[in-house]
Amino acid sequence: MPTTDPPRSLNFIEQIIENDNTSGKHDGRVHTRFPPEPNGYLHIGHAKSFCLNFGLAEKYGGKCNLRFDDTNPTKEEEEYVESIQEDVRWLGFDWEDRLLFASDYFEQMYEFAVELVKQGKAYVCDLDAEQTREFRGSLTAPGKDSPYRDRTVEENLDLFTRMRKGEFPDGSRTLRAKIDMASPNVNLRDPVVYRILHATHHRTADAWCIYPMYDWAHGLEDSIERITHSICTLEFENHRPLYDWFLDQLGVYHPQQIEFARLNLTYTVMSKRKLLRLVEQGHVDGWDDPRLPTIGGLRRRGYTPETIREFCDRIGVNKFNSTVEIALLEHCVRADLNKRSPRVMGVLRPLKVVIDNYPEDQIEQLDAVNNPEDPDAGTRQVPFTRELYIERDDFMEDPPKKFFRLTPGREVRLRYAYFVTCVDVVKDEATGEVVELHCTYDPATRGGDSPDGRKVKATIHWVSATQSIPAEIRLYDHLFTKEFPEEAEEGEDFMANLNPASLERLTDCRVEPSLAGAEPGARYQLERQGYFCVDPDSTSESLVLNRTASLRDTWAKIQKAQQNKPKQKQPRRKK
RNA sequence: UGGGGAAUAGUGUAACGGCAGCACGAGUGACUCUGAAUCACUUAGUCUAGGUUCAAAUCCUAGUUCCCCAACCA
Repeated sequence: MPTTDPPRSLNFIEQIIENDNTSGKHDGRVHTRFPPEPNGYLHIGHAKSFCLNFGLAEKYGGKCNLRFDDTNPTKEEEEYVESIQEDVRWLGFDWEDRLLFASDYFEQMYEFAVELVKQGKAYVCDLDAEQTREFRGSLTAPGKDSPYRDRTVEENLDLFTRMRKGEFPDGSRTLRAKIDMASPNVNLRDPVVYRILHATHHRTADAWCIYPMYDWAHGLEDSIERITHSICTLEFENHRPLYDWFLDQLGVYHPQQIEFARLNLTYTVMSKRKLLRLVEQGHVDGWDDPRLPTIGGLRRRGYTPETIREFCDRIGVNKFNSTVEIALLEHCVRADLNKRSPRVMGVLRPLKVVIDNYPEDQIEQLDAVNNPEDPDAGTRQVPFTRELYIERDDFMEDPPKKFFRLTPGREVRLRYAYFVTCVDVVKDEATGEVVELHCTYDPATRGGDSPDGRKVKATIHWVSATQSIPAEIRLYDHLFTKEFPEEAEEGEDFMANLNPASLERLTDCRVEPSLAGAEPGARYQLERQGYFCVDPDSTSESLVLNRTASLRDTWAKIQKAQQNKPKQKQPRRKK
């Protein structure tokens, strides 16, 4: 039987491409590009864009360029060029020999500008920035022609040449396209094409003192690279007429600009400006803080490239703004990590347990399954001893209904080990806090099964008190307390919605000895807790784990529901 | 008072004149040596009002709401 997967429906960009391919518009070629400006770190919103661009090229047997749109030397730095490449590569994309820079086309762009001047379609304007703005008019009122609009071609050529030579100070003149100062689209009101900027560029150094504007540069970059589909975000929709106008005047190869909606995620922020503020004001610990939606942050958090690609695939592509629930990202990472993570046991908040009837100095090695989702992952041994730690949350002295774990007098299973029964609770006399538990074990249940068929309601994890190793574990929660962090009270902004509990450091954790020497980046599932990865802060003597995602927690939901309607339960307090 | 876009369950997306479907979320149950995973079931939608048509999410008209645009940023 031919199992034909139902073909995934095409998004609107794929539809355009397939139409172009059948009509032969670009001779069936598909050539896209990811054109970041090297002025910041990449985040998952960028991942949506480059997964789209590289993915389309992959799907249609085409190519995708990595092109740095480095036309503004005052904002751009080599550091970002490096980190952007690292991130795109980490996601698994290959630009082969097409690592490109807009700055490599500066000479060609200049010559095209000279051509535009010669055609009488561009002029040197002496208005300063403020005057230019005034002359542009408003959204509802037309602009006024610049007094320099009608200079002769010869004069424009001379002035433009001298602009390049560096004869004029910054801001004193611009080259402007001569289009229409009354256009209802303000982008067409004689847009600036070149500005004077005596700044050192990270690649061309001081070779230039005039730099092209985005609208002029971008279409030319696409044209020079013979891009077929130039995919950008929605806010450039208004710029498309200008993109088209420049290429039409020049009569050069003309790619098609297509706009799609950028990604928004709940409980986080995505703009470079806001992320920068979080980093600079120290609310997070650098650009790769695991709470950030940056690629570096997600990597450090323990996300895999496959997770991010799967997520970008699932969210779709459209032309209207939407906000994806972060729960979908979390679902993707759990699904991925569930399949691939080795399981280990670790106790986040240790509670000491003494097995009274277990021999004092005995150490048993018990077999544990490495990954029930992957039979090839095999088994390992975990040491069992008389003194153990279990999770504090796995014991309650006075449990509510539906609490299945350890309580006084109740028998539970220690995973892969024995059935144990709690026989005594030791408390701190001053505070009343439970500090130690005494249990007995049933030697017949070694390995976790009872020969008499006795059942227990719960299986809890544990580590040996003497054979486990210490670890620091960092628990992360949403960076903001609100789904839409921008929704702030009058006079406040998104910073007011920062989650004060977005990071919790647990320094007294204990993990099973198989984790000794784990390398940064290694990923594990701590059973019944979540997915974790080894942080680069780890050293050979101190292990640091980041929680990538918790496991789904039905018990937590039950607890929450019980707390939310405590009506009938109140009177049980008494003694 | 201008111009450009866009509206489908709580969220994200399909359906391209012919049974409104999928995923996430939420809920219920089964199973379970992870209260995980897995499995089953449930929940809930075409912005509004007209019109065309045997038939409209889809076409037409009018309206409503939301987003973007007045850097020598990208």
